[in-house]
Amino acid sequence: MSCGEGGSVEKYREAVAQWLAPVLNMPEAEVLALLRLPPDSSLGDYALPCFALARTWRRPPQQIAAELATRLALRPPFAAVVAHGPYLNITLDDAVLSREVLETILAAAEHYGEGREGQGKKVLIDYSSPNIAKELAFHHIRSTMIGHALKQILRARGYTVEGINHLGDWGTPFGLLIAAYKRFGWDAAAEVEPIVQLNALYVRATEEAARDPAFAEEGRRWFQRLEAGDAEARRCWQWFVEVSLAEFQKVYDLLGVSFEHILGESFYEPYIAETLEWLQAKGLVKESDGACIVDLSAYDMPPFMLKKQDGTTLYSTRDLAALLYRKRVMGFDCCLYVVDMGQSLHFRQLFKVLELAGCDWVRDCHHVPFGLVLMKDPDSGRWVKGSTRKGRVSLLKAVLEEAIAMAREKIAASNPTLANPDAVARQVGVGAVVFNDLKNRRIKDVKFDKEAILNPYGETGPYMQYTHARCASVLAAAPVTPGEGVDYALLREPEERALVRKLAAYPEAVASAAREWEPAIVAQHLLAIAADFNSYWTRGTKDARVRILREQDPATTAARVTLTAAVRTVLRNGLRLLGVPAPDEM
RNA sequence: GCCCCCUUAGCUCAGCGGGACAGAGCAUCGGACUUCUAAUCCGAGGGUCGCAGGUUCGAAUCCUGCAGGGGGUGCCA
Repeated sequence: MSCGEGGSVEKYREAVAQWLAPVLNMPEAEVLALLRLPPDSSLGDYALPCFALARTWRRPPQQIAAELATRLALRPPFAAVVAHGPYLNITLDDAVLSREVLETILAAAEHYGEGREGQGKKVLIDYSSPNIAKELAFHHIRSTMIGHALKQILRARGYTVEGINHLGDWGTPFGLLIAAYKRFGWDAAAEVEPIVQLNALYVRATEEAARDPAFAEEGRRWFQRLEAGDAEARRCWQWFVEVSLAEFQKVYDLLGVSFEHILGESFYEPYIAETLEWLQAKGLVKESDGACIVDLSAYDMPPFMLKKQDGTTLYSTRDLAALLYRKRVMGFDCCLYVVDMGQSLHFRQLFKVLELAGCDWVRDCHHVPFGLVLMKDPDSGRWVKGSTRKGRVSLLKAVLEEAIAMAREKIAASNPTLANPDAVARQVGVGAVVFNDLKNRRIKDVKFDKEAILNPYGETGPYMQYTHARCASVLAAAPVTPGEGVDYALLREPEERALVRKLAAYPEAVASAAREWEPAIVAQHLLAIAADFNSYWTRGTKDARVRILREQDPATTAARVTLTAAVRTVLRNGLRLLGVPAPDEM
């Protein structure tokens, strides 16, 4: 079942054009192109700006709008046509629209918002992709959740999507790590989690390499041995991978994120040789200062490195092999890389190399960049990129735990009788961190502000969840089943009219998010729905006539309960796409 | 030096297939809980949409230049 593509208000656009065309003496297509959305739904559902007409009609646009308003004979599904300055505003009949929208949502339920424009198309998304031997830092939330949300959003629009966690598990750093392990050993008796110890060893290895060239050389040799398949090196490395993956999995479980493929860079190691030969055969490989490169100077880009002087490969080489593997073995119609914008040059180079190699399919590969998480540098007071070495990072797990603790405290204070406070606290805490990351356009840098992340008030995850729980709570107390014997004409309050229209526009918001690879479009749309619903709900506490549940007015109650059910469905569906849990109580 | 991204209220942002008075949240101040969860809502103050040009009947939105900030820029990933 696939529902709501285009949206209900959209559906009537053509009817508007048909209606206006004869009066304007213009072809329908042209009228359609002129139609706009009024800034506020209280003004109308469609607007015809009359500026363009003013030129040909040689009259002020205000006059044209006024005249059109009198010349148009009202007919269903239109309820009003009025001139508003230079605009002609057209309003749909509330009963017709509300019925259409709410019945669609009720019938589609968890499928509302889905579409089929992606049917038959396979998308691969590379996301999360942390480096092993280090704990997940806060900034890993970005690729992980943006990628996860895009996966859900694209699936909702009919695409077949597979997520790939492209672990950074290969390269010189792991040679250094082995060297450090051999030199400094391991304290098996220590009461410290293996990942923490591994992380410490990693930091020590990097420091040592910077200080001592001999140690750096030792590390490079270990990586050479690793790449050559040396058993001892391999054994160490394998253990690093296991420790890291076990740790990552804990965080992924907390976030509700999973992958169809977890394949590290190491996985493509066996394909490196053939990839290089293939590029060689294309005549693209050049030797330069003892290294292997693809010269991209003709395209104003630095060379693409394939092999270092010491003969070992780089992440660029492995990315190349990985993409070829993805195309050849996994297959895709579109391959997305959800990676921070600091790597845009790398991807431009990567795609250019494949283009030069004659791979026309590379135009289906896209870097989906996002802004960096900036940390406040205590010395300069400036916002700069985080750095493990300088201790300028927060661990993702720690932030999540703090958020959960915040939620737990809030529950204890506000809702002490809640049945399963710990489970809900986990949902709310995680939701707070996730929504905070997805609510703004991904390209914006994120200034790490723990106060903002943990704040449960305002435009936040808890706000969205709270609104959802409010809907659930009203529905639990409702004496009627949503959608049964409803007189849709009773939904006349301004908030009701606005909500119906925003609910109607939800599928289009999901479709836009899928087109632009931008989860924030969904988040912002949900935020607007929640704001309207909360205003509506609160007005009901002051004015009994606006209450959703009215014992003395079953007909109005039935209509409002139906609207509430639809709001809840859309909030729940949207939050699910974003990876934000939606508890019924909190 | 060169390349990419960002610049809208004190702070964080939305709005950007041009169009109706530039909207939220946080913070500040003032209000609303015997009634469907106040993690809510209502109100107030606060903005020459970085600057300068250009296109247009009309520009926060499109184009050019400049400035500030962030990032990248051949052997890290």
